Parts: sequence; C-alpha cells; structure tokens
Amino acid sequence: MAKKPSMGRQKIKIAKIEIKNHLQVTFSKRRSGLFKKASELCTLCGVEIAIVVFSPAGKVFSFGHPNVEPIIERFIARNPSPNPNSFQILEAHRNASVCELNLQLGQILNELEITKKRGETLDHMRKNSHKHYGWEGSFNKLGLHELKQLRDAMEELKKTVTTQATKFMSVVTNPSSYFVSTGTGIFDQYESKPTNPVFVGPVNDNFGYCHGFF
Amino acid sequence: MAKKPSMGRQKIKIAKIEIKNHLQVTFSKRRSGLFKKASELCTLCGVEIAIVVFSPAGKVFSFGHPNVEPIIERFIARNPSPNPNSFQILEAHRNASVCELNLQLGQILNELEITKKRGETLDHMRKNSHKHYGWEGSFNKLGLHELKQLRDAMEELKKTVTTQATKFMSVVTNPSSYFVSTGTGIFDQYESKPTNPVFVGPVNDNFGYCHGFF
DNA sequence: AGCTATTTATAATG
DNA sequence: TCATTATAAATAGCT
Repeated sequence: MAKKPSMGRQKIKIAKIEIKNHLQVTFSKRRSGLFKKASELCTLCGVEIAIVVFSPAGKVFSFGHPNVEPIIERFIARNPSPNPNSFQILEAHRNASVCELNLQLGQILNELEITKKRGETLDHMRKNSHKHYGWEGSFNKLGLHELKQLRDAMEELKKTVTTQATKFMSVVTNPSSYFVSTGTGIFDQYESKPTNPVFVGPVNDNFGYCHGFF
Repeated sequence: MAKKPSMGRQKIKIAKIEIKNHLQVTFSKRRSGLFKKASELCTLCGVEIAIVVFSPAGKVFSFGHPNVEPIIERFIARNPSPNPNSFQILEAHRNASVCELNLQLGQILNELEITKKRGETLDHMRKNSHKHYGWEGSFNKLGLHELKQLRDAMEELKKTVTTQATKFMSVVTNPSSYFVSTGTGIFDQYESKPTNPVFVGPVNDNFGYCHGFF
C-alpha cells in the first residue's frame, strides 16, 4: 500500500556526530568513499596519493597508490624539517648528481637569454611605434625588470649549485670521508644494497621513470 | 526553444585520461572534491587526516587536519619500518629526494618551455597585426605572470639545494643523531588499501623532455 | 570560471 | 556489517 520504504538520504549538518554508533557507521562509509575517490583520481589522472587517517580511538587507516611510504618520503624530502637528520645528510650526499643539474642550468640560462632578448626586442619595437601608450611602457619596464631579476636569480643558483657540486664531487672522489658515524651505526652510501624488498621494490618501481636520469 | 541544456554528467570509465587538457581539469576538480570529503570526514567524525598528492608534473598538493606533518610523523613512528636504522629507509628516502629534485627541475624546464612558446606565439601575432596594440599588453601581462612563476620555481629549487647542501656540510663537521621521531603513542591497527595497476611507462607528455634532458 | 543533466555517494532504515 | 532506497552531492561535458 502507501508505505514509505525509506526517507532516503537526508541532508546533514557538517558537525561532529555525537551518537557513537552513528559516528562509527558514518566514519566507515565515508572513509571507504574517500579512499575510493582517491583511487579513482590516481587512475584517471596518473597521480600518486597517500592518505593517513587517525581515528579518535587511535586506529590508523591508510591509503596509498602505489604505496604510502614512498609518497611520504617524497613529501618530507620536499619540506625539509628544521632539524637536520641523517636522512637529509645522506640525501644531500647522494645529490652529487647536482653536476647534472648544473648542466641543465646552463641550458636554462641559454634559453632564458633568448627569451629575454625577445622581450627586449619587443619592448624596443613598442616604444618606437606607440609612444602615446604610456601605460604599456610600464608593463614593458616591469617585464624587463622581472626578466633581469630572473636571470640574476638563476645565475645565483648556478653559482650555488656549482659550488656545492664541487664539494659533493670531492666527497664522491674520496668516499672514505663519507661514512657518517652516529650513535647507532655507520651508513655506507653506495655499496650496500637493501636486503628487505619491502622498501626498495616499491620505491624503485615507483620511480622507474627516474632510472637512468641520475 | 529547443535549447541544448548540456548533456549533463556522463558516465566515464575509470582509466587514465589521455587528453591533457581534460586531465588537468578533472584533476583540479576531483582533487578539491577529495579534500572537501576529507574535511567533512574530519569534522563529522573528529578524526585526523593527512593527504599528499603528487601530480604527474611533480607538483605536490596536500591536505591536513589539523596539519600534515604531525600526522605523517605519527604514521612513520608506528609504521612497518622494519628497522629505523637500516639502509632501506635511507635508500628509499634518498631515491625520493633525488627524484624530487629531478621533478622540480623538470617543472621549471616545463614552465620555461611554456613561456618560450607563448613568446613565439605572440611574436607571430605581432607580425600579423601591426595595427592592433592590445596584444602587447597581453604579452606583458601573461609573460610577466609566467616569468614570476618561473622565478619562484627557481628560487624554490635553489632553496632546496642550498638547504640540503648546508645540512650535509654541517653534519660532516658535527655528526648528530639519527632520525628524530615525535611519535606520541601506540596504535594497534593498520589497514592498507592498495589499489590498481602500478603506474608504468611515460608518465605524461610533460615528462617527455625530462627523459631527454636527464 | 559557471552551468546543468546525470552519475555517484550516502543517510536512514531493515 | 550488508542491503535497499530516496535523496544529497559530486562532477563530465559545454561554454
């Protein structure tokens, strides 16, 4: 008869759910919904995602595509903590490959020079043809200013990288100077291969496209 | 009248989107959708969530309630790291860091490429429309924007390289202790939901130049 | 960046 | 926890 099978989904306020049982159910459903969305985003857009959830009870739930840890490592690498640790030290050492970066910077500088000259040419042409458009002049001056700043910044960077690369190279040439002794052990940067596949596998697979780059 | 109100949302296959522009739009929309869902989950259920997303271009997006880092540290502190003092972690972190630098430089080169192309396009436009002045303003505005982004990217890279280099040098003279963890508790559950196929092959056309350069 | 038709997620219920 | 269902929310395709 005229029965009402369900009220269907009702609109809810986004505020802390107080009914424990209800909260548990909602958490479970929405957590899986969130992970599903993340999974879809990974597949659709070819991105890498890590999600870590701590429930109020202290339980941990995580999602990672392809794995949580490598993504977190990358994130940490990118946001260095103010507290230097051996990770960063060794990672800096490993970055002896900055010599490669240096080469790249040379190319960047060349291309920048070309771009800059184009900017100057256009600026000059504009000035000679349309002097009455004063406001455009400001843009051109600004643009040139920015270009010069940009060039300076990059040349500065090139110097920095070159300096540091030299230091790194000296270490690479003389590896014995590079065993960093801590309270807990000695780290050999190059010769030791990890024995546990759990970490190495995912990372190497994960960054397969990096192979051969450095 | 016979208007065309739009096809509305169409069902899509969950597979890698190949059209770059489309992918970019979808990524942007779904990323914000994901973060919104995460935010709601935090509020509704009183949980803590950290999300880290790496785009194919190497850009990082993160969401954290209340903050990303503490949650990640808690996760690491209690995580299946077999041996916090082993090469495995170092290796993983090192690889992450090196690839990170690689990607960052790739981004910079990509942006430079875009800037160059825009310059070429506008240069061509100028040749074909001497009688119009509007494009010059556009060139300057757009070019300036791109250049600022480029400069920022360079400065970011410089910061990263310099930071790591500095830390490396400082510990060579003053070796300090290893990984400092701020984990605050003991947790009894770990759930992981890995997903789909591993992401293989040329990640994105944006990476094409990356392979060539490095 | 908006818009709208549709798909998808999910609140309430069994 | 799983299933159902009506409805709220997210979003694909356009502009």
